[in-house]
Amino acid sequence: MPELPEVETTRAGIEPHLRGQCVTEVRVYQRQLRQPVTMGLATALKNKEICSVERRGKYLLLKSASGTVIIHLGMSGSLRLVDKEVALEKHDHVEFLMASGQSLRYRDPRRFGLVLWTAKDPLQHPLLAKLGLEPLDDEFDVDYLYKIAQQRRVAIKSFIMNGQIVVGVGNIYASEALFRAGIHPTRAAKRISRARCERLVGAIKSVLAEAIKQGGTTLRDFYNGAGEPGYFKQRLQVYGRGGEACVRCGSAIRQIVQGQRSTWYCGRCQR
DNA sequence: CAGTCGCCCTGCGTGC
DNA sequence: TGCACGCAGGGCGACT
Repeated sequence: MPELPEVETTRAGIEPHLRGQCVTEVRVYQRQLRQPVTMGLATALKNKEICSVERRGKYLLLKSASGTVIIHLGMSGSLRLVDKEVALEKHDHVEFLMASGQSLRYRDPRRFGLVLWTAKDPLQHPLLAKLGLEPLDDEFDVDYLYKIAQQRRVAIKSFIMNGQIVVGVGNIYASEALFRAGIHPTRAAKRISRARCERLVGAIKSVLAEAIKQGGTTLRDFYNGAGEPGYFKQRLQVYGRGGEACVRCGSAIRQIVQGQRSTWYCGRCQR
């Protein structure tokens, strides 16, 4: 489900309500996620204060003085802040009860997500240590991307979805960024000129920044921490639009499969 | 090392 | 109404 804009929207939505708040109790209803939820999470966090809610790639970090909760939303995960008296929903797997009387609930029907505890630097955790650059940081630029692309023959779409190169670009925004940059999704990364790489970097940054501004993309079940949808779906130019007319040239948007994921593109505008 | 593939899991829309 | 099937916003580990 969530790519960088949706995770960032979630972060920004819950952070003001969690920062400085004490966690009175952690309840785990389903331990079997991508990795088992350890009981250490509940004991370590009890009566600790959340100092900040940060994001690295698609990972959310709830930081306390004694350690960090690492959360990944996988394909279908979401976080919601509700009054603790509100009834649990199906697939609410973990809840964090706050001294404020609110409850932060982690819901994930497909259970591809993750809720972990670490007492160490979360950025050194094996799942995070090898992550690539943040796409909205200044270090993510044409020099960086072009240099790596030069030695990769993989399709550019798979390339920009590789979290070890750049984080947060998932299936929606990969298609959208390539359309904006006018690059064909199956083109080998090493066969893209430096100038077009520069356009691609700009396209990734702009599409993600705009999506964040719109509160993310709600296809079916993404909601921010307060239960509101995102509005970027209206701005999608190719994703999910197979057979429709390209907004630029009018030819039919095509759908193909790459690495078991659907890709949409305009065969005329993208080369 | 780079690249491809299968798989983890539930829910929903489609077509019979 | 029910069932089978394909597909879904992600990412890991096993394999070539």
